Amino acid sequence: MGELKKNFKAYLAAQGLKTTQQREVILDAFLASPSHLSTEEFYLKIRKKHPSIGYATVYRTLKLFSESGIAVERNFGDKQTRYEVLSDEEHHDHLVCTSCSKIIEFEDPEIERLQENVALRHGFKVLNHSLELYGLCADCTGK
Amino acid sequence: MGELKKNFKAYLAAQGLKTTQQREVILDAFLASPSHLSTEEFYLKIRKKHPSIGYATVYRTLKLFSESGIAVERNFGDKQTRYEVLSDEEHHDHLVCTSCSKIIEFEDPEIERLQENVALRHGFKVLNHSLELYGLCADCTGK
DNA sequence: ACTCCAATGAAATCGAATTTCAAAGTATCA
DNA sequence: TGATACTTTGAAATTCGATTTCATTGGAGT
Repeated sequence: MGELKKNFKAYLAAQGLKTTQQREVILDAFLASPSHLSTEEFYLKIRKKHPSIGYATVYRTLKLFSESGIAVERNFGDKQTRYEVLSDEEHHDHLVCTSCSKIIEFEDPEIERLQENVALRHGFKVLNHSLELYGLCADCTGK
Repeated sequence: MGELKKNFKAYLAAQGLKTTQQREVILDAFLASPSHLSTEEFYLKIRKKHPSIGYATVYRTLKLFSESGIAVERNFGDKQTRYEVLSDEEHHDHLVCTSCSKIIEFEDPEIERLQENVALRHGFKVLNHSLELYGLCADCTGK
């Protein structure tokens, strides 16, 4: 079983919560899905194979993923909350195309380091961060 | 008249829109207000001196500011949209305290430069960006 | 199997964002 | 300056995603 699945189950156990069929299904689907789906999009996807699972359950389960630390909530320009799998220790940021909505992930340790510096200068303890560059992707630049 | 006011009026003219008393009042109040007020907060503030101005007008005018380029919409953890004056060429990012909601602005040209590099590597043309560090401010670290 | 809670699904509710619509205001032009 | 043509405004209605409620169902330990 993958690390993330283990972590999530451990979280459930630790909180006195239960492993249910729905949570199993949703977790598997989540790990197999592209990142950054909105709750709605993700729900529609799940519904195809599991029509009996309700929106509320998907919604609550995604929240649980976030609370357990195996996922994070993200917010790009639109108002929908999107979820992203969070592998251990790996941070990444995003390039968001304002024309076609494509999302590209990138990592830059140097930027991370500078961020820490900034925080230090302000006596700030960073728990999380979010960096998005909005603009036109290579495909859309010409249009 | 300040640069921003000029820019906004020029924008109105260019779009065939009108300068109204409400827009004048709201613009002045906006330029004189602390950054990052939410629409609601800003509306309440304006209402004190101008009880006849409606929420919808404030809402629409803030949108106009954003469209005209003299302000930008921001979204920190909560769901409220916040507006920030955008002086020419000056970018800044944010430290957001998750405990007391304090917002500290900072600038870091080096981070900006690295962001441009990342974009270049991906053939991306950056139009805007958003960088927030969430965590505990100096005051809240001890609590 | 029994019991205690947690979990689920459908529907209701919430809150901010956004739109509608009739009335009023602004700018242009004769 | 007065008429004309739109744009703007305020209040209320609507939209839309997020979140909660509640009656019912389902895990898990005993």
